Amino acid sequence: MDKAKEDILELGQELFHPGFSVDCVIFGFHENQLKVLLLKMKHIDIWALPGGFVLKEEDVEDAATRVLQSRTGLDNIFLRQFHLFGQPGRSKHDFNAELLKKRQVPFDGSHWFLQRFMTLGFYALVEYSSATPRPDNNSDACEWWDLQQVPALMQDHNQILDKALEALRLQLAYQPIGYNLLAEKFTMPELQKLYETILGKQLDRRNFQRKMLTYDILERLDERRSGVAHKAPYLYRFNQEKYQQALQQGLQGGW
Amino acid sequence: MDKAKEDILELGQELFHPGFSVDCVIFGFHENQLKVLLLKMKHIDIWALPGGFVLKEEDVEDAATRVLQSRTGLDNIFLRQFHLFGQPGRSKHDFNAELLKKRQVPFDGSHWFLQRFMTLGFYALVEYSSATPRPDNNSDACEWWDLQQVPALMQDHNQILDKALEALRLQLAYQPIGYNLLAEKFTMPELQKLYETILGKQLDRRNFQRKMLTYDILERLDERRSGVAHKAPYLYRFNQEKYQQALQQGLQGGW
DNA sequence: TTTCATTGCGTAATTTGGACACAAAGTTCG
DNA sequence: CGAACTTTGTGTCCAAATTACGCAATGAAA
Repeated sequence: MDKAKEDILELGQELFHPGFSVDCVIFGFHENQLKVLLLKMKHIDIWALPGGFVLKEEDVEDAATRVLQSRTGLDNIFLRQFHLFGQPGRSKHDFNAELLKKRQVPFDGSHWFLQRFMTLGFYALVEYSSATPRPDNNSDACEWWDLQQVPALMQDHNQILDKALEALRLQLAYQPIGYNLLAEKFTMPELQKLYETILGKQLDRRNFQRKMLTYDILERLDERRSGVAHKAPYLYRFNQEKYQQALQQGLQGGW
Repeated sequence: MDKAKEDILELGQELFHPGFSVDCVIFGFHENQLKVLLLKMKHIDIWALPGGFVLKEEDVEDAATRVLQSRTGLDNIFLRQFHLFGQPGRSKHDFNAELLKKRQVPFDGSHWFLQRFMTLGFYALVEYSSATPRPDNNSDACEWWDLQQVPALMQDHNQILDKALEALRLQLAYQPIGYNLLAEKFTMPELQKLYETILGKQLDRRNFQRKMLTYDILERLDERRSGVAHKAPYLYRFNQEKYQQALQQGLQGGW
C-alpha cells in the first residue's frame, strides 16, 4: 500500500472491492481524557476518520487491521466492527468529484471513486503512549483529539463516531475494558477515570474498586506509583488469562 | 422485484450494488418454540436464509426490509443489523457457477454473480401467526424451522444464524423483547416461555414476573385467557410508549 | 512539623435476586 | 357432583449485591 496517491485513485477499480470501505474510530486514553485519532485531509482541510478500502481478496477485518497498523504502527490491536453505514446519500458524489479535481486525477463520470460507497465502522482501543500517529497518502496530519473537542468531520463521520462511542459504552456493560487502553501497570484511580470518561459520569471510588475486584481479572502488584503528592497508590495489571475469559463469557448479563 | 429469475441473474450487474448482499434471520415464536424462516433453493435443494441484493440507490436497511416484506408479507417489522460477514472465501465461486449452469443462465468468468460477495446479517422478530411465508424466485419452499432442527445451510448461513442468536441474547440483556414476537395480548407464562426459549434455560415463574413488572412496560388487562384446564391467567399487553422508551434507554446496564 | 489531597480499608442501610410456600381457579375424572 | 390435578396469583424469607458513607494512613508540599 505504498503506491502514490494517483496510483490508488486510478487503479482502485482493479484493486479494491467495489463500493465499499472501512472506517476506524481509534480510541486512546491520555491525561484522563478519551481521545480519537483523526486525519486532516489534503487540499480540503477537513478532518476525518482513518479509513481505507478492502482489497479484492482481503478479509474485511484484515483491511481494518491494515488501516490501524499503518496509522498507529501497532499490531495486535483490539478491534471490533460495530455498524455498517449504508445510506445511498452518505458518500457525496460532487464532493468526491471536487476532490479528484484538486488531486489532478483524470476522471470521467464513471470513475470508481465517484460511485456510491458503503462503509463498515470499526472501533479500536489502543494504548495512547505506544501509538505513533502517521498520516496516510490522503492526509497531511494525523492527531489525537479530545472527544469533547472533535470538530465537524468529513461526510457522516461524526455520526460514525457517535455510534462507536455508543457501542463502546455497551461493551462496558458486559465485557471488561482497559487492557487495550492503559499501560501494562496502572492504578485503580486511573482505571476508574477511564470508566468514568467512557460513561460520562462519576463513580464512587470505593464501590468501583470493590466491583472491579470481584470480576477477578486484576492482579495487585507489590509496587506503588511514587512521586505523587499524596499517598502512593498500588499498581495493578490485568491477569491475561482471566481477562480473555471475561471477554468471551461476559461479565454478568441481566438474566 | 417481480422479474423472472433470468432477468435478475443477467441484469444484476446493472441493478445492484456490486459484491454485496443482505441476509435475514427471521425469528418467530410458536408453540413455545423459537422458529427461523428458511428457503429451499431451487435445483440444489439446500436450505438457506432469505436474502437479497441492494439496489444501486437503495438504503441497506431498506433492502433488508424489502426482503422481509416479500418473504412474510409483513410491514413494520423489528429489524436490526448485527454483523457483516466479509471473508473472501465465504461465497464459493464454483458453487455459484454450478448454480448458474443449472439455471441455464449464459455466463462467463466475469459474471457479476461469481464475484466475491460480502453479506450484512440482519435479524428480525415477527409475529408467527400473522406472517405468510412465501418463496422467492430462487426457492421452491419457504418454511418455519425449529431452531433446534435447522439443517446444514447454504454457504456460511449456519454461522450467520448462530451469530444472530447471540446478538438476540445480547439484546435481551439490555433491551425488552416480546412486542414483535407475541400477539398483542399475551399471558405472563407465554412471555416467560419466550425468554426461556431464547436464553435456552428455565426461569423461576414468580421471580420472572416480578422482574418483568419492575421494568414497567407491561399493562395487565382485566381479561383472562379462558379455556385452559387450570386457573385462567391474566392477559397483558405492552405499553407502547414505555416499551419504546425502554428500547432506547436500555433496561439496566451494569454501571 | 503541620497541612492537604488522596488512598486503603471498612461498615451500615438499602435494594435486588433466588428459592420456596400456599391458597385460588378451572378443567377433568371418577 | 365432588375430588383430583394442574397452573396461576401473591407473598415471605434469606442471601447477595449495591449504595452511601467514615476514618486512619501516606507522602509531598507548605
